[in-house]
Amino acid sequence: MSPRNKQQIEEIRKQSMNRILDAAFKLIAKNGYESTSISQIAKEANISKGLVYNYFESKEDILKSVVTMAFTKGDNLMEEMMSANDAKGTLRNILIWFFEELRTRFEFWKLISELSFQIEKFQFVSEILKKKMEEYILVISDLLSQTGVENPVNEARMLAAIMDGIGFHYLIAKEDYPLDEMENFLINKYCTQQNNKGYEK
Amino acid sequence: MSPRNKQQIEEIRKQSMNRILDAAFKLIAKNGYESTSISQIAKEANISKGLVYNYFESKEDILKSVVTMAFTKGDNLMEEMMSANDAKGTLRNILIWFFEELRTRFEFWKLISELSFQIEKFQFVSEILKKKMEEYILVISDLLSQTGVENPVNEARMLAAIMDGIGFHYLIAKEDYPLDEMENFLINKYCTQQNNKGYEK
Amino acid sequence: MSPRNKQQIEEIRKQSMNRILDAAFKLIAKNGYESTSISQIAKEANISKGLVYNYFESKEDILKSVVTMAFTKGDNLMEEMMSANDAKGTLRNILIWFFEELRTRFEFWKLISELSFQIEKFQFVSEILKKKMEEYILVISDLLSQTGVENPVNEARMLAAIMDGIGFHYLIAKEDYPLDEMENFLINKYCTQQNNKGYEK
Amino acid sequence: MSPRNKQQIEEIRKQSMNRILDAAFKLIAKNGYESTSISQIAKEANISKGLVYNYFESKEDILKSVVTMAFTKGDNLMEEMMSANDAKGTLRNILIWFFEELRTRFEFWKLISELSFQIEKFQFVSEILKKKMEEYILVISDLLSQTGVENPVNEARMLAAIMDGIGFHYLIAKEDYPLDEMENFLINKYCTQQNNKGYEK
DNA sequence: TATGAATGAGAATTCATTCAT
DNA sequence: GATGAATGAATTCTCATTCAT
Repeated sequence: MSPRNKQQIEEIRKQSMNRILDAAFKLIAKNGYESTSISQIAKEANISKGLVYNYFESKEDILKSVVTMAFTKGDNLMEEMMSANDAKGTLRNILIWFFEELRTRFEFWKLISELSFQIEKFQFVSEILKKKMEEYILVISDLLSQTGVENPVNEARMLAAIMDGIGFHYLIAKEDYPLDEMENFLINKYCTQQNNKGYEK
Repeated sequence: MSPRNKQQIEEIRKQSMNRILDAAFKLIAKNGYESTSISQIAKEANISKGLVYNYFESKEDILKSVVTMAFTKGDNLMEEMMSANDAKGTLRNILIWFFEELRTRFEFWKLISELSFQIEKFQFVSEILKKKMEEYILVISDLLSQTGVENPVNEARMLAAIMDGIGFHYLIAKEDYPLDEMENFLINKYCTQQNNKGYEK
Repeated sequence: MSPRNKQQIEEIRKQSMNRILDAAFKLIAKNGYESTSISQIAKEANISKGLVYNYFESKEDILKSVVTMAFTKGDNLMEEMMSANDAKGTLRNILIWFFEELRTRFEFWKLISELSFQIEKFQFVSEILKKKMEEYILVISDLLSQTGVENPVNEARMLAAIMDGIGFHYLIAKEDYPLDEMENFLINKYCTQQNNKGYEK
Repeated sequence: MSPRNKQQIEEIRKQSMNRILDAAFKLIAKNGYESTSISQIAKEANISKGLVYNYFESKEDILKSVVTMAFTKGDNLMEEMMSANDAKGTLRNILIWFFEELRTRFEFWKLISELSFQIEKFQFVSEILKKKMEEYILVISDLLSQTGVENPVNEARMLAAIMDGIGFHYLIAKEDYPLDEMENFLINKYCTQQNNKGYEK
């Protein structure tokens, strides 16, 4: 009889929104932004086409929300990893974090990469990425200089490239790519002379 | 006036086809596959919409031809580079070639990468890329083992990742990326203790 | 707390209905019927979309009510004006009333005119208008015949046309239209040889 | 075998365009711009929806073309009428022209009026109309001053209002409106003391 | 070979209306 | 009485593809 209260509505909205975002993420990551239609998203989310526009202003708005949401999740994870108290340990954590990301959030990085390759269209992605990239390189070069590496900035740039390059190759070769082997190889290369084996907090 | 003979017709076909492919490449590389219409391609190629279907079965068929054509061009260049007679020299040439590619055929690599991120849709790109990647890694690991490197296969995978990673970062940061510096850095790292300065053939 | 009694409910209904009608009138007069959405009306009326359908059957039903309401308001004003006790005085009042309408209820006449130009869609408007027009012409021709005019019916039709024509031109030219001047011109033409200066009741 | 030549294509384009414009005019004049869909226009014109966009950029573009085309037709007619060599004769022709317009191009004037009532949306119509109105008033006031009328500008404004007002009333009452009678009435009123009965050139 | 008019399926988006609460 | 989430049909517009010439 009486209308739903604010909390109930908030709950419903949250659910529907997440359903839409999840569906959108799944489809866009798989088929690309242009090839994913609002109809498909609605069908995947089990709602009507019209409802999508109750929650998002436009198709691009959905994309932005998807990307923002996914970046936020990633940032939270990253922070945890950075808390080792020596350089090599931190580096190790970063590498472990990265490979873990590749394994568990592969679809997200695939999506991000795809969008970055259409700079003109999705500038907001490039901008976020560029900023993050600079941050990471700063952090890594700082760590590398602590381990006594010569030319730490370029080394950092190289290490960042290694990681993203591996991501790219993993995308192409998928199960044929020796991800574990490369992980160990890199950890050995960058974080030896130290006995931390497990994950450091 | 007189009916064109087979040779003339063949000549015309070749010309038209190239015009279409060039136009398609230019537009698709710039704006993406989905955002490029057959009309645009026809207009850019200075022919009629209908004629496009005289040479290609579908829009996707054009894309396949574009990609194939571009890979072939790349292969020819690559071969030239491989002809140095010592390992470090060849490696050096490969690196120089790669950075040159980034500078001069950036649009092509952008396109290829973009397409490979839509595996389901453009599987043929992934397949070509995977094959090429394996070839390159084989070649590089061979070169690296000649220079006495330990674990040459993983090192080769890493070097390949470095290159593609740099390509990705260059895409994101563009003029802010220190491409020349990274080139020198890598050449120093991988090809020192040798006096070849110029380009080796 | 205690259940509302019938009177209270009736009061609430009346208030809500008027809020809806006022909002609808404002928006439809400004932006046109097609360009005004139920959502907009609900928002302007500070009620929910659903509630609108508690009071009106459909969007067109709202329009009918808006038009009817507005005509009623106009009729009340008109009656006041007709109470001068000589023909020229009454004519004068009618003219003054008309120009006052143009100035103060311009939006309403704009709306009415717009709707009447879509006869097939909003036939009820045409029907109301036709009836009113006939009434007015009857009244005016009666007044004109009292002033000794020859062919009073056609003269009345002409005067009615003058008024509506001026309304139309005022719509087009707005601030560039010499509304005051035309008012004086017409009053002089139709109501001279009489000394009433002020508004007559 | 060989493609159509330019002339043939031009002919086809002209035909299709006219089919679209005729259909659009008919439907928009009857049901209003907003209530007429591209689908309806295409169906009425017996062509596909898509083809409409081969000839017009947008729905509004169609409207503009319809209006422009119809105005042009009207201007040609008007010019013919203006060629009498005395003021009263010209006035008479103008009136005859106007009533003829109402009878034969009623739908056009209905459309124009409807559009003018949505100034904000169809400003181009208002602008055209305003300009034409000023021209007409200038011409008429000139003619009236030749016939020795006092205050010719206001009289011209009044006559213009009479004409448009009659148009409005004719729209509302249609067959019940004594159009012929009003025509004679006006001609008598404005063009007497002269024996021209027929149409003057 | 070559043209471009024509088609029709499908895209993003809007909105009157319904309905569970 | 009141709410707003949800629906689905309809809208404008795009574009790969076909086909008569």
